[in-house]
Amino acid sequence: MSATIRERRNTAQKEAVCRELTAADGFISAGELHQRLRDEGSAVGLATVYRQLNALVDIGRADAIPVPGGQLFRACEQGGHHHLVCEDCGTAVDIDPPDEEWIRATAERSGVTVTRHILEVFGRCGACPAE
Amino acid sequence: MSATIRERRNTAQKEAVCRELTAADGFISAGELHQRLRDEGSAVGLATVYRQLNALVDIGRADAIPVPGGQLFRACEQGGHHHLVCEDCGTAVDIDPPDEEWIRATAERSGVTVTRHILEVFGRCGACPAE
DNA sequence: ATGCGTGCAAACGATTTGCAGAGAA
DNA sequence: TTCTCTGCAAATCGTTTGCACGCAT
Repeated sequence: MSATIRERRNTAQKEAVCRELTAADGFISAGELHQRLRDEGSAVGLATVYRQLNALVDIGRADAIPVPGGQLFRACEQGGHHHLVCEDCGTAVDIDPPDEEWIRATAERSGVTVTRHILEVFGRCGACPAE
Repeated sequence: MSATIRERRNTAQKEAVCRELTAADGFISAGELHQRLRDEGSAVGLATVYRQLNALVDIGRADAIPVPGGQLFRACEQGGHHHLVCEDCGTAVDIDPPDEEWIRATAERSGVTVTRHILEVFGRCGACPAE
């Protein structure tokens, strides 16, 4: 079991998924990404989208957060992930990082070495009707 | 659409699920909870476990957090969800709430009313081999 | 007795995987 | 040409739901 590095060929689909993920300014579901790709003209299979997305997560170029009914993906950014997500329209806004120090310190206190953290704040933005 | 309060009869299963959820000192999956119930002698159906769990979430007595491959439940606590998850063994530890004030203030500044927030900190706990 | 709650199994929706063909190196 | 990547569709897996019966009220 050698730490063989998987071959990585360049394909249009690979690039398409990567580009669309980056274009999506925030988290996006695999299905949604697939749909956008279609609309855009790139006929990429859903399975490929998933495979590509997972590959990106594996190599650390993307992050996945689980949500009820599936998961959302996002192009990786360094450091933690901090977003303000409107539960209604799905708009995600970046927010400034909070007490990163605090997080690390707390984790270490529990004997855990922090590798990454995600802060998701859900709410309803002003543009959306109040239910 | 009246705020009709659903009937709530007392049943052994209902109590069992509730008790087991409370007994679980942390997050637990529906399947795991179901298994424990079985081991304990309570023959509760998996569907019922789900129904009960969802009901508890609905009335705010439990919280569900989505994880890859499903969701985890936990007896409700006030405030947001904060845990420290070991990426290796999956152990989740509660951590004290950070700057809740900061979060709310930041959100409001963007015109967003916060409904809930989740802070996920990933790392590797001391009990797990360093890769 | 009446109607909610339960159990079973089928239904569902998201994600994964097997296999044969297409394209990158 | 060789071998990885893709597409399609079937297979999985967690979760939900329809239906008939039992039990709490």
